Amino acid sequence: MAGEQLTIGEVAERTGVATSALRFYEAEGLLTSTRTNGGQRRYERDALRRVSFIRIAQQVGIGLDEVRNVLASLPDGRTPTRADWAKVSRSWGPLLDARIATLQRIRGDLASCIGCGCL
Amino acid sequence: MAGEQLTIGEVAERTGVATSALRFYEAEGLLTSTRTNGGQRRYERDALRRVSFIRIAQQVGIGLDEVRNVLASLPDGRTPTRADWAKVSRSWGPLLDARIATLQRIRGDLASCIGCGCL
DNA sequence: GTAGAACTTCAAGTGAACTTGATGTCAAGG
DNA sequence: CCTTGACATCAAGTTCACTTGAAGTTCTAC
Repeated sequence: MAGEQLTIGEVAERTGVATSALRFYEAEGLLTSTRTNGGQRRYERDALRRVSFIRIAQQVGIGLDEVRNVLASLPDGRTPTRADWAKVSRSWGPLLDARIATLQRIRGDLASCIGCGCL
Repeated sequence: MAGEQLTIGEVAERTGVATSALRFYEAEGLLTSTRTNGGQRRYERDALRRVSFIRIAQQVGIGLDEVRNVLASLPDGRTPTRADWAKVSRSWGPLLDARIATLQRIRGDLASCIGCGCL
């Protein structure tokens, strides 16, 4: 029905994430795959979004534990829609706001931040 | 001349950083101290700023290696002035800008970020 | 001058997030 | 069919940033 499934190598190439990391994410419950008769992993297209989401979270300093929690709120049976993703990302709004504020304070004048104890 | 020196415990309390971490930073060349006759560490006041700087950098996702490089640009013989700190923090301007931009994009709409490949 | 908190070093341990290596199986092209 | 590159598992290794523990020393307050 939906298009082709992807091999682990294809997902790795498209996301820039090593296959070893993808297997690791699966072992950690952040990612799922189906298997061929021979036991090889096949990914649906939305796996690409999941992986991107994980990597972005990483960049922002969010641990895999927390990512797992948030990803758990994605729908179980069906491919997540754009609205599902929007909901997930909104749940990080306050956290992101706080991080942005810290960065902007630092950007503005790290010197006085350090001096005045504003952090 | 300048005020009192601080013990490692005092620095720990004021910065919220464990003494073990302070010793670790010293071993890593991020922090210096003088010693009492008995061999205990004594810190100048600017050590507090250094430690804050290190922790802020951590929060922003900058590794200790890079922090070491930047701190190395602080003056050798004398206590850093506010201008010295300003210079150091400015050197991270572009990096901070990039991180802020990423966060704001995510904040705005992570869903479309993931969808459109803008990251 | 002595009790006890705070300090010292050094080696080893921790947890997060992967990577690497060994060994073996699968699948797609010629 | 058969080769060969991509895949599989599993245990162990790596890096970063510390923390913990053991065993001993120093500083401060009484």
